[in-house]
Amino acid sequence: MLQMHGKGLRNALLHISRPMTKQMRCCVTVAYCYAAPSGDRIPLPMSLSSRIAQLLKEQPLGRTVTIQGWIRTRRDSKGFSFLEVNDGSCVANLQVIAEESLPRYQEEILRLTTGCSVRISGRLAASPAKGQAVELQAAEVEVYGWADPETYPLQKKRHSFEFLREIAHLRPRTNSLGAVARVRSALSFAVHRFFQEQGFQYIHTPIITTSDCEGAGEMFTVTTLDLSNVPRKDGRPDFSEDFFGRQANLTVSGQLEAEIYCLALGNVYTFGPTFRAENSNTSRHLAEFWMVEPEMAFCDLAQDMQVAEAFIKYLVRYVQEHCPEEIELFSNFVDKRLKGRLAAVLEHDFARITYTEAIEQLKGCGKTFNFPVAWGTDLQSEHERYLCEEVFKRPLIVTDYPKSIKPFYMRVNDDNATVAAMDILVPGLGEIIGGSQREERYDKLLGRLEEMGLNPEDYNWYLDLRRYGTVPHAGFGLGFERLIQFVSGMANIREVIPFPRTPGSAAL
RNA sequence: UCCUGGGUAGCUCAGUCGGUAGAGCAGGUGACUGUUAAUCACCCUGUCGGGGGUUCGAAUCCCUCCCCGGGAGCCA
Repeated sequence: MLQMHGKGLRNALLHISRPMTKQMRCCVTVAYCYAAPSGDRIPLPMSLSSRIAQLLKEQPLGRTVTIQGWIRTRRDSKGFSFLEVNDGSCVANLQVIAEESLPRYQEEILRLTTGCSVRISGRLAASPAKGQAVELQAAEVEVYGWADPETYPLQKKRHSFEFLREIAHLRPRTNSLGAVARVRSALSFAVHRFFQEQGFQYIHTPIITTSDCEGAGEMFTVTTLDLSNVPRKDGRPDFSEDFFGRQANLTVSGQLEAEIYCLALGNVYTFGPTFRAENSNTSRHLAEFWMVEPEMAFCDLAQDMQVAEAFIKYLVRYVQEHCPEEIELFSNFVDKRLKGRLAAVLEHDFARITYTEAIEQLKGCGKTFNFPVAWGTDLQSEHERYLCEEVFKRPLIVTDYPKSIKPFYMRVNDDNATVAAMDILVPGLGEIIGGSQREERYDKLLGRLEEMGLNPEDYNWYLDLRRYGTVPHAGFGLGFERLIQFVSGMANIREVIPFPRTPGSAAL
């Protein structure tokens, strides 16, 4: 299951184009090599052993294979032991039968515990017992590393996610966090595949930036100034002495920079980390998170919404097709209603409602909310949940918000009161996508900057895009971790990113 | 940051009216067994989040700080 592209593929090709060493030939012939029938996969030197995912899928009975991985559990029987090995390639373990006649059975195999790393060779056979179709009859067991059961934190029982969070360096060895990692990887690839199939260009927008995507929250400053002796001017830090000669920050969004390339290449997208220094302590906020931001030229809000809906459906379908075991695991242990919810996303069109209609509906529904409902104020979480989960019961797109509560770059509608904005809400999570048609009219944009008290000088380059060859364009931002939460059912966003960064917490 | 609920064995938790701490799992030993969250018996395990206070006596009551969950705000 080696799907390679980009740099990895290039390296592999470099490898192969050189004369094969004796060792490499040995690897390729010794290993049970699942060479792709399609011929587009290249055997790599490290395919010395089989991946368990592939063995369970192809079940090459009678063949001698080698696996490498970590012991999940050992059960002893009369004259032999059952070892369950997981190598991270899939949810399932491979059951190994280790007879007592094996060398070092007493001294080593009977000492194997959860977490030990091993290399095992043997013959793959049909399993006589229930619970698994195939098993490995070990001929050779080599222990790479022990895991003292007195101190190894992971046990062969379920742990709380809160506990696992404290051992970020070990938690990917669990079923659920390993599954999340594979789903995250699959979805990352699917994001690129969706856009590449549609002819979008992938743009690397800067992580260190000097522009502020207004309205996207507090920023982290990037500095090499001596913090114990900050140079000051008029009482404030003098960033002219800093590394970049001016204040620089970690990006909160790649959108503004993406617009530059959108207005040159047509359809583009960014996919990278973003940083927000907000003191947000919730199950769906991170200080460092990944965002997907397509930006499309010659595109209005209606088309923007069509792309966003197609995108979400594509990703849901992709994960259903490519990670069925992971989805099964999440359905059984994380969220019982997950599979039904994902199926429902594909079955129905997303619901659509304008902000003004939403306000009317909320006012007339007879329900009392903690926060008052009034045109001109932002929809509160409870309002969004009510509309999405109780009224429509499916993903909901809310459009045309009052311009007073939205950033300067959103296109003002003809009513001069609302902007061409849209938020996509999903049940259980809330906002997963926020997007808009951008203001492409120079005068209107300038007016909006001034109206909001921003200095047009700071946005000169952004205004240039409207001065010269402006075109209607639109885009949106998708919170990648929220997407993973949505397709996995994981309740807390800290579980869907390998190393979560939140206020007061940045382990590793 | 605000509201709210928590912090007790390696993990998940119970702990009555304030009287000096317990269960399941994990771990150890043994038995049994094509087992699969194996089973059975026995054994081991504690700074009761930190600090301070009230009291003859505090896991328990009070103050304070730290950390975690849920909800809210901000947003993706």
